Amino acid sequence: MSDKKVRVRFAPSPTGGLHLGGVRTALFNYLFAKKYGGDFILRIEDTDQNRYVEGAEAYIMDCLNWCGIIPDESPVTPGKYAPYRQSERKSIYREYAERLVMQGHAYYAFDTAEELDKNRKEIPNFQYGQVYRDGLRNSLSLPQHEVDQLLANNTPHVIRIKIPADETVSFTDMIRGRVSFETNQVDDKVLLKADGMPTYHLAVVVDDYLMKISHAFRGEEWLPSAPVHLLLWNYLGWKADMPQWAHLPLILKPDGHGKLSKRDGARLGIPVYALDWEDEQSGTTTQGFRGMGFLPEAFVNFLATLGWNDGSGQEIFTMDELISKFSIERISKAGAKFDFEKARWYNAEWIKKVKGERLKAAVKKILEDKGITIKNDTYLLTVIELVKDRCTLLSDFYPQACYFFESPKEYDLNAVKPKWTEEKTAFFNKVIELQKTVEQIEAVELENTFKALAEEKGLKAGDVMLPFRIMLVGGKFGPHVFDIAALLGKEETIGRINKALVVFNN
RNA sequence: GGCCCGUUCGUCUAGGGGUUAGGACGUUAGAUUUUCAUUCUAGAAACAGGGGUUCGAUUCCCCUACGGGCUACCA
Repeated sequence: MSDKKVRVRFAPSPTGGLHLGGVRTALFNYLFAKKYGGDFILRIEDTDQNRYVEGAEAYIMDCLNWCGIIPDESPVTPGKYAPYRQSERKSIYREYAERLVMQGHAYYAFDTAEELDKNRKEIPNFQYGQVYRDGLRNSLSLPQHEVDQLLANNTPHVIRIKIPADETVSFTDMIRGRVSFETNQVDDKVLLKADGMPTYHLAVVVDDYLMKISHAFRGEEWLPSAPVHLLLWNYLGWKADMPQWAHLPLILKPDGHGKLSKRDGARLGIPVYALDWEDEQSGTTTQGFRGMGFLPEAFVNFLATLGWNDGSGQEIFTMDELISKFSIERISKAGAKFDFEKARWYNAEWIKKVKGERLKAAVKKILEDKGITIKNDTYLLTVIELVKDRCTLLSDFYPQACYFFESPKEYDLNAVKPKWTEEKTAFFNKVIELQKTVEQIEAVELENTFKALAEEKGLKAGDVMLPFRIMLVGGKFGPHVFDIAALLGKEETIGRINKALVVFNN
């Protein structure tokens, strides 16, 4: 590491929902910045006006916010390198592109998209580069006066980098080590588009320089274009200020192979977005991790361990632990398949780990959305503590806790009916009678009287405990049945026994 | 096709010239829980192949295979 201040950027394109891979790139940037006391910058790369999606930028910020990945500088919290949207920086880039043309490292190209498509179709391995550029319409092949004329007439044109012949471009990637490319294999990428907007290649170099970025993390899919960026840093005379690169391993599809894409979510019925994403054009909503019932702590924890580990075998990390333990050397080189089952496990672990209070607001909303009225937060909290060990997703709190708020609508009759007898009816009537005399139900006391009574009636405790559970809960699940009765209270418990007795005896 | 990157249980991974190749998820069996879940115990499960280098390679080198990425006036 050099001694300059650590400044990293996450630079998404606002073209839709942010998926897993993007969030992980943001997370690694953030962890690295915070570990070294540096700045984490959010820069919006909206240079492609055709792909711009309304609402995507706000979504990205909500997403980072939910994850606890808070930028030090962003479009809405600008620092001294504003603006942070490339569309608003449009006027900056042309100057650098022109400078490269002046220096002979770039040139104007007038070819139309149709002409290029034709070439690509007809010439195998066609590349706009040293082999073919003399035969194309550009300021290298055309006579000077014609170029001047074309420019004077405002003929649509782009500026392309002139990749040199017979050179080897190499650099040391923080994750992969030495990586080399032959310039003969690299094509003359467009730097400035006909609409005056820069392409990613120009913008990323200019902005990383201007914003004093010290370390650049991005997905491995960018590796092939690294030589273009390296050359640009050189030609622009900024070589000494170039950030150190780190190309992150890709996140792969859970099944089969390939890079995880947004479509995989719908195809496999799993979330790939952090937050729900509403597509305005199709009117469809794609459910994200939050909507599905994930805690951000679990989501972040899961993402961090996809391609990174601390070497100790520890699986559960808080954000602070991640920050202090994160290190680039421990990022793996190979892509990692997205394993949704493991993500669920992380969530279950986090639900068990956090205090009920942390869960309260989310659980309350889930229950209320299902039509349950919550009058007492203390009661809710007790319920949460009682059932949270059996929830994997936050949404599991509904089936696991609803019976604490309303009596069962249905009973698992198969579990009681076949073995139901008049003796059992008598037993429960006696239970009611006895409970009417107590001030309030206390779990241990109830358990004692319940068992004593069963013995007295010649019944096995187990034979009446299950029916009792079905009466209160509706099914064969939930915490200790006497705890449930105690929490439900005397009136409610007696009421539910009576109600169930009618059904059981029918 | 060309270029670049990669390859340890099904999955995420630790390890690294001499190890019974370790952990986690999932899975199987058992214990606990008079329900379910939790928890606990145990089990099955991996170094892609071939050449080197070496006394000795899973580990280092080369080749092959396989996988992935890129190959737009998209990022």
